[in-house]
Amino acid sequence: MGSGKTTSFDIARAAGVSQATVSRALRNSPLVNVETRQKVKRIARELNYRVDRSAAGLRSQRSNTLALLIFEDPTTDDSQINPFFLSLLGNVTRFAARRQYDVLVSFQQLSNDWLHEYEAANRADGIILLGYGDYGKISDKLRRLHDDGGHFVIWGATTPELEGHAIGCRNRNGAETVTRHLLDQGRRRIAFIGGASDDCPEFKQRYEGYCAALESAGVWVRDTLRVDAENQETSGFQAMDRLLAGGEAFDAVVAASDLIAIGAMKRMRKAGLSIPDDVAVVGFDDIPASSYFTPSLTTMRQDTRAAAEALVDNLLSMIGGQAGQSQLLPMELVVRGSCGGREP
Amino acid sequence: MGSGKTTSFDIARAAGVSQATVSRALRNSPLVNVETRQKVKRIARELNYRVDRSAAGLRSQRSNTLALLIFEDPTTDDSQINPFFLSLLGNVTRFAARRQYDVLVSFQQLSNDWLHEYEAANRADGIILLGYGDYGKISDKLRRLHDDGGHFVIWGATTPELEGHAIGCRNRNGAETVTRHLLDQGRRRIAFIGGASDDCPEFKQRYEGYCAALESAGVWVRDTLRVDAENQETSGFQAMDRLLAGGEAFDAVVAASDLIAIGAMKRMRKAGLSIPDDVAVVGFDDIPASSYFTPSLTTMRQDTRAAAEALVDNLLSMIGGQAGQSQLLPMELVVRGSCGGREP
DNA sequence: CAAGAAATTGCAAACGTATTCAAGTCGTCC
DNA sequence: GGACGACTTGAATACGTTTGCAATTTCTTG
Repeated sequence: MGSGKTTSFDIARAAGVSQATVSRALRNSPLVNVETRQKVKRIARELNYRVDRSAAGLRSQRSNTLALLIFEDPTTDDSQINPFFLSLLGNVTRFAARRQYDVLVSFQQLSNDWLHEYEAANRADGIILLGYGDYGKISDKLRRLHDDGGHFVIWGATTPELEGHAIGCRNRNGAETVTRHLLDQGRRRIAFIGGASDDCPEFKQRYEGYCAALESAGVWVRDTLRVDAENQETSGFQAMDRLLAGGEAFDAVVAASDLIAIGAMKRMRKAGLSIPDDVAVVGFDDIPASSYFTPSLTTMRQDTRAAAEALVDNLLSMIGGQAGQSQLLPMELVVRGSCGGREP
Repeated sequence: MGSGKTTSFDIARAAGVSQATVSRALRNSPLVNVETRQKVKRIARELNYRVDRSAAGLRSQRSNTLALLIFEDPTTDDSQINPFFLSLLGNVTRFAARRQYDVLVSFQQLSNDWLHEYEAANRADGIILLGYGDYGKISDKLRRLHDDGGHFVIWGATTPELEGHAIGCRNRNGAETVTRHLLDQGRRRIAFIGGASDDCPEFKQRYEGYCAALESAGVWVRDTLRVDAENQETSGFQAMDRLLAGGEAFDAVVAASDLIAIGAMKRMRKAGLSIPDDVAVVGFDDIPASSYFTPSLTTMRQDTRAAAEALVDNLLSMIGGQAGQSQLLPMELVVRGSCGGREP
């Protein structure tokens, strides 16, 4: 065809209107007459015209793009991405697309200066942060981001300073539910694997829910039945190692995540323990592997569709100038083989 | 701070040079003196300045962004994304980042007009297409994309018309390897689950490799031991259903993908068959679930790191004006429990 | 029928950068 | 000492859109 790409001027010429009218018509502006609007659109379609996003972005100072930043633990083998985040990624992308937003994906280290990398560079209108806990280390960055008028939401526990920016699950509540489920099966010596420190607020909240359930059932919380672990399979394996070495008897395990649970189960299998007969096990997240593992893992599912929708909606309304609103989503108990129970 | 965002003019004023020099300095142009270059960079850092991507993109007509389009089978439950693609996604993102490119992710239906949506709109400099086979349906679009000078690479089998644009695995070769592995264990009545039609070139090639291995071992290829299936767990389940109903005896199964293999194994477990004692099973892809399933699945691994690197490199060199070069990557046999064998 | 409101259009000015072209400085070589 | 080349810089322009403002037409209403 001719020289150069088709621009809105070409459409304007073909339609016999001004370029300004073309721009307005394509954006469905009520300022332009319905008939001209349709005519312009038809011609644009015939000429296979697309609005140049760079030009539009430059003029309007918005990119119609969201940045999805996934924080990886640098210690993790980088070929393994947290499957829960991947599920979230898929749904975020879908919901954003439905709102006419593109999604830019990037894996980050906590140390990088993603703030300016993205929003200041006009690469994205807002940022979604995915990471397991530990926002403490970057809270100063987040505060700066907030003060600079940056738009962002995080997946995780709501802390006072993140009010309006956080979307998460009722971790405490979910942990209570699943622990009570174990108690209902008659288990009494229930161990907890996962950090109770501030490092990971989710894990801490889950531990609190676990404690609450035990206490309200009149069962002692024993420190000897608590082992720390990070959100990795190997970490769960090692944690179970230490738990077994401790010598304290237990008949159930609440793992702070499915990955940890799977690691712990592998260690128990090695020790000749039968699941769920000797020990019942439950986890959190309902990652795909949980249903494939044998025995299949009972877990508290986080609804990644609802989560993604809440993240995107909240971010877009902040971009739109409104105040953000933190949200806590319910968790759902998924009963499978590892707890030896039936749907309550 | 002051009014408006910092631009290259602000840096220029602070550094006592012209805006043009700032632009050049930040891009490491050899045209500008080393000292001025460093001075400009220092000041830019101090002022937290970032190049506006929209403006840069508009002027240079390149977005420094790659679009990663994942084609989903619309019939699939949309919460389940092919885990193999997700693994590819992670690695593509990493390699692109290393080359200073952003990655835009989008899930697409084959029907959409992603061609102009992305490259003509200057949203991306090139497109990576991820889909299991069946590029036949969109080959006309791809041809148009090619003729228009569009830059794209696809993951999948190389066909003559896609020469230079396709990156894939030696499927035929891999299938031969894994089938020979089963033969070496003494299995003789080996079934194949997966389409042999043109719909999915990968599956077809795997079937051909399977046949080749059988023939060179002097074993008959029986049509009664071949069942079609799509790349989903449920489809594998149903396929095994039909295979069992067929009544033809078999002592091993080559599944065209891990998802299919898992579905088939579930069906066999339901039928009381023992794996690998009664039937040995192998798959393709090495998705995460394969190592968690019991028995763990023997599979031909596709190296997603190498694949991602090849995709990105090839695409970038095409964007750079060079001709694309198709590439076939080797597959790796991962021996686990489901085949009853040991590492050869 | 006049006058003001409403609807529709066009003009022209940004948006912030990359890059062409010309110009300036300085050193070198015949 | 003049000319030529290498090296650095700056002025000016174009990239393709969105949008404030003014201009024009059409409609409404007293």
